[in-house]
Amino acid sequence: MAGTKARAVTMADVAAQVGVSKMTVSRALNRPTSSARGSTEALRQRILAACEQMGYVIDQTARTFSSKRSGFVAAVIPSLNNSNFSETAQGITAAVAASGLQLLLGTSDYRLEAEEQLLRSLLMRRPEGVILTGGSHSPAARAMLLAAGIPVVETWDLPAEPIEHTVGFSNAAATAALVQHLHGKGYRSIGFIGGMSDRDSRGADRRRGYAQAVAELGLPAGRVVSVGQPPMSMAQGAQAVQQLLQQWPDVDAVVCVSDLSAFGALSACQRLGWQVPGRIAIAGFGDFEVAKNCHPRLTTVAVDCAAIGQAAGELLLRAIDAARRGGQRLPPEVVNIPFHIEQREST
Amino acid sequence: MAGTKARAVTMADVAAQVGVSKMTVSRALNRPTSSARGSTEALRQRILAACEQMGYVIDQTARTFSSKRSGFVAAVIPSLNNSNFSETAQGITAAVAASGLQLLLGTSDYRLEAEEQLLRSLLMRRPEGVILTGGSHSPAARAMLLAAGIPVVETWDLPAEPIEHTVGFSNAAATAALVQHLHGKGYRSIGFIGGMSDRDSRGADRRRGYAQAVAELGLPAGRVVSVGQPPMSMAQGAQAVQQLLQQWPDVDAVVCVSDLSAFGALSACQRLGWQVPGRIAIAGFGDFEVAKNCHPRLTTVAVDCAAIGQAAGELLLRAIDAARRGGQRLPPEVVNIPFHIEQREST
DNA sequence: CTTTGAGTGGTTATCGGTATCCCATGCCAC
DNA sequence: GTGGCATGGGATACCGATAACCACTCAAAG
Repeated sequence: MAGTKARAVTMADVAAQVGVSKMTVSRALNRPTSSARGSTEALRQRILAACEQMGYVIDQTARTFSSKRSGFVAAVIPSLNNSNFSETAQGITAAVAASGLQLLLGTSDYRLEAEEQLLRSLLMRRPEGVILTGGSHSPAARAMLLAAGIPVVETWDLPAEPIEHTVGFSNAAATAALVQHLHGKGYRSIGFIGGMSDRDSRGADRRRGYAQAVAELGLPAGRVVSVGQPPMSMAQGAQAVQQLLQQWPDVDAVVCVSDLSAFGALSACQRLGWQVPGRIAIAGFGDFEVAKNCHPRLTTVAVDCAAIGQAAGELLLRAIDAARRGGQRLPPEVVNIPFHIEQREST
Repeated sequence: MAGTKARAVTMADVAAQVGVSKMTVSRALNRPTSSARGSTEALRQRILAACEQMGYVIDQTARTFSSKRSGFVAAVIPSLNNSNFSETAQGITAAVAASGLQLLLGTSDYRLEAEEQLLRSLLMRRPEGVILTGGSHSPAARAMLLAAGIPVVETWDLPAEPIEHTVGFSNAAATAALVQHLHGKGYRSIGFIGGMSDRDSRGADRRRGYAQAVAELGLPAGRVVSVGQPPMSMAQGAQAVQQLLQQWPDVDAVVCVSDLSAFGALSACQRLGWQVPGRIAIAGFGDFEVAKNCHPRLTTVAVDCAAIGQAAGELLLRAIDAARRGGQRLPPEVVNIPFHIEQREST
């Protein structure tokens, strides 16, 4: 039934139907709500009615081509599945939707090469701005972004050398704070469970923060287990905690690179009959839904993921606006998103 | 440092630099790998080198405008967060990437109006095909899709009146199978926990399948608790299971609309000291990561979400290809994705 | 009664690629 | 030697909107 293959109806057709010029149709469609002068508004309504009746939908491609405004922003996140990046994406969507912009989302699978390639195809579509996750990117990616001349926001991190704007927090500081919190609760041999490679720079930052805090507190060091490629799964967390306790039986608390691995570790302990937090205390990172609903509930570092997206979106909007209006760029901004330790039953 | 505001480099610039015409540059960029004739390949390399050196990135907008091929497909899913729709999205991405198509993803938040509006803006960008979640859509949305004349695939469901192609399974049949499985294990008073409204048609289908199976087996009926708007959260599952057992103390097993609510219910029981599966058995739907990692592990209906996306993507590709080559449409297809009951420790 | 000005709607010239048609060239076979 | 044919690359005409400029109208002010 669909498509008599006659998707021919163009703005010119509508114009002819109504008996006006294309320009008038274009204006009727774009002007928010004409200045309410009787005659004009009537014409406007006639045009809109004709569009409706003829089933006309404006061709965004042609519009973009002509106006040089693509009407979307691009965002790159490491993964959609089981991550809180998708909440950040929702936040971005909410923030930019108000300005009529759409979000074009891509995932890099935690790989810089994939990010670079993704950026290449995204930039071909001429987004009005770009939001990235994290502060480490391939040199080529940085170059492309600079050459594109559009606003860029990096999120979820506070890179030493940001490309332009930043919305995030220090993953190292947050993890260090968590270690200090555990120390304050009396734990004296604290381990760390994380991914193997440094592909995930946030994971690497968290490990760095852990190591630094442990050193500062004079606790035994090196109780680290690394398993698999990021993102670390629940199953890997389960595996890692067993390895950790086997290798260092004195460990009385563990910090996990994310709540997912923490939950996997928790379940493994329950399965093996190890009391949590009796035999071992477990803390995660991210305050995922599972962390506040499992039993016992997981102590974690809570970050408002949606707020990161919201702030990044708003910042990007201001930058786009500045570029379009004044033709000049916004001076680079750094927005620090607060985090806090959520003390729960698992520690 | 970024953007000297001089994003001027166009295909004509590259052509001038090399000393050929725009057309030649266009061909060099598009032809997969020129027919390996000596002279041509050398020229091709010179052109590519010039592009690289001048930092030229082709303008996909202009290309789309001119060639009438947008190079992307659109997909609408209810939600990014904590759902297995994102796995389906990954599957779609993987399937269409091979053909050089990109995926433009949008979320409807389980609301038909939102889906309609999203489709409106997606169609303005002239996707080459559309993948939807579920089989219920607003009349306006159906009309728009038909008018667009592009291939459409509905997923995660087997609608009675599909728009065109379908990749999915019967949520009702799957839930009924789960109820029968529980009955086979000896449970005799089986409850159901789901969302309140019928916004989520898959949730409604699952409830329908539950009711039908319970009726056929001659089990006590009506043991249903509905809480909140979809998607049902872990916290809502926790709340619902308490309500269920308070209202019908004879219930010895519960089927939850998703693994998330099932996990919430499981944790609530653990917190209250109710044995699972001693006092009550708990089953979920979807085989989420949490279901196979929690303790006890959750019995659930396992569906290969990524396979749905993969199959939908491949089907869409074939339809797009048929339309472009022969100019005719593929006869509507229905791809049935198998599911199975994953028996685990919670029942 | 003329002048001024705001606001409306038409005309024209693009935006940056690709489709299409065309000629020039080179190689082969007769 | 020449006709036939395959192939490479150039010239031109768009694709469907909007920007920019312009002509015109009508009303209020001088």
